[in-house]
Amino acid sequence: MIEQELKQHIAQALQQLYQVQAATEQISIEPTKSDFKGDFTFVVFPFLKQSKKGPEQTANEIGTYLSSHCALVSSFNVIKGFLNIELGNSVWFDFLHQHYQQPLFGFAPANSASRVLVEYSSPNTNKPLHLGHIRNNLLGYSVAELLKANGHTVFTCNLINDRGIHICKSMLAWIKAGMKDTPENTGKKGDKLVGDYYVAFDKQYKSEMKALVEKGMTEEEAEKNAPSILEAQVLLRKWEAGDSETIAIWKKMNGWVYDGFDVTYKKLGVSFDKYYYESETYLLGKDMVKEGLDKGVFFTKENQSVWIDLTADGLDQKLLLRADGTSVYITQDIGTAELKYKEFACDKSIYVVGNEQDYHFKVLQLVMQKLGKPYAPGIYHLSYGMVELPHGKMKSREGTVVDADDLIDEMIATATETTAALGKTEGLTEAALKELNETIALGALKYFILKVDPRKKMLFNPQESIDFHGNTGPFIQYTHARIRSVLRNAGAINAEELNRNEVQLHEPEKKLLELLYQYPATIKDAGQQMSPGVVANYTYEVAKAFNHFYHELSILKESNTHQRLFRIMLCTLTGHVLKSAFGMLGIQVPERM
RNA sequence: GGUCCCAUAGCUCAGCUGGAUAGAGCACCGGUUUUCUAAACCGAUGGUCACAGGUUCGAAUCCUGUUGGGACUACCA
Repeated sequence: MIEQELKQHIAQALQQLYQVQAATEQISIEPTKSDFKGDFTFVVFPFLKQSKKGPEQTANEIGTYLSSHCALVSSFNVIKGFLNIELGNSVWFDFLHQHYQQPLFGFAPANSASRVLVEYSSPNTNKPLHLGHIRNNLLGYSVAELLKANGHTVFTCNLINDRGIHICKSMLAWIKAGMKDTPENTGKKGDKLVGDYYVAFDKQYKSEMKALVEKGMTEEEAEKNAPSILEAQVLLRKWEAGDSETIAIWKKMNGWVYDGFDVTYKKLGVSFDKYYYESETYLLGKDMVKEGLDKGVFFTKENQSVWIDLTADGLDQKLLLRADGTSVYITQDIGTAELKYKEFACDKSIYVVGNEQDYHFKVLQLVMQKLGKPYAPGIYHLSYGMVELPHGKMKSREGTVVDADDLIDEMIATATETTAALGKTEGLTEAALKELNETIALGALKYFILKVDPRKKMLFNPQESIDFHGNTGPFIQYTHARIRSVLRNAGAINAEELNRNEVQLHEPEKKLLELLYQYPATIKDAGQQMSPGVVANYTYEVAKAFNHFYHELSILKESNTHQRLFRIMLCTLTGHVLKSAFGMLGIQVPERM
């Protein structure tokens, strides 16, 4: 690493010049800002007290020391307390030669000892996936890829919330409607069909409530006494009792939903190593609550409900089991956590779940800790912000939900129009064209969502369709296609023929090389932060730098064969980095577009 | 009431382990194509980094307070 070597020499300089002992960790150097001349910058201000000299003099002295002692350094300049170090060209030629066609450039070596499980998606089975789920799925997939690139051994899973009152509501509406409609005879996607019945239930429920309120009931009473909700509760009890007819309907309708989800997952390009079902984990959760009672870390209230007291940890008391012995949301999460650990033995377990559940995961971690589970410290909630619409949150009741399938289809339609208008795809088969348009559409959507810091809420305006220009997925895909086009025209090359003495490093070439050099550090940073946005924004910088280079300097028409060869190698590495980085975002890059 | 999160250009977002003149894209205005893909490139306009204090050589970044917005605080999931 270039930085490490520079740091060591700077440490030596501080020692020799000022008798200062500084560990290399205390010395920070950063890439020089583009307004200034140089490759790396060392800020001397923190060492002025020890050097007992002014900033410029100190920087000059260190710079002089470096030029005579460090072979990498060719020259330096000083502005105030900033020592800008310029490296010799051979450093960059070495870098390019070493990595320009290395397939795993930037990736950490695989480490089988570090096992990580990423849970994401985790839908309910009573309604179709929407924009919020899209953010979840894209984040989960990408974070898993980022961790893999950082060497971790990664598994993914999806916990389906397949039981509870919500699915009973859809079931009830379907039963009442005569149990006739199926995905087959209506041609509807299974999750959409079940979602429609959920809406039908809600409509009926609302009208019953309204009638009760008019008769003089309070809202709260009406909510609890409307006939529909009572019937749904009967159904839930039948389910819990194992009533065969109820279970059969439940299985049938959930099956429809899974088929529907699979279609959407496939379109999004996400998949899971393992599915967990709440219906299969909640019983284990109940057992564990009993275990906690035996250990004395939980307690029972007079009505037999089970609680944990977290007031000492700054939280409240939290219910773990209802008075009637049935489980609540966290009960199954307790069971699932145990099951996950048994099956995957991961030291880190990541939950990609919205920030509305920050409290829930604090509780979950504390519960596991108090149960003495060894995996408790490894529980990590990757808490992402909500996707908001211009008028606020998505609400299914107000019809402001952006449906995942609809959004994807609209994006594909827009991409198809744009591609046709540009007319650069002559000669492609219809199938290839379709694939290209899907690649572009998904690229635009995924990039739009992933470029934003996961922890922040983000805004999506359905009226303004997602752009294909500027800092967007298609811009980067286009840059890749451009590079591939150049490389196709270039034909085969032999890097060994490159004579460095014949090659000049122009500003756009050097800027691009410097950026490409940052790729491994970017992967590491993105992995540590678990933020695909870091990769997305980096990729944009690379694409921009390439386009600048492409515009300023000609590649194939360059008459100096060594300069030409060098530029082709530079294109090769750039193309590779764009493709590799986009791979971590789950975005494909086309050969032409 | 309590806990947590957020506030940067007209809009959407970077920058936050303290460093140089706070950056992009979109929108708006102007320019670039006999030349390797113009989904591109170059330029102009646009800022009290919510507000007020503090810490220090230096604060968008760290600390405190204020204001504004959001989430959570269910025997829902």
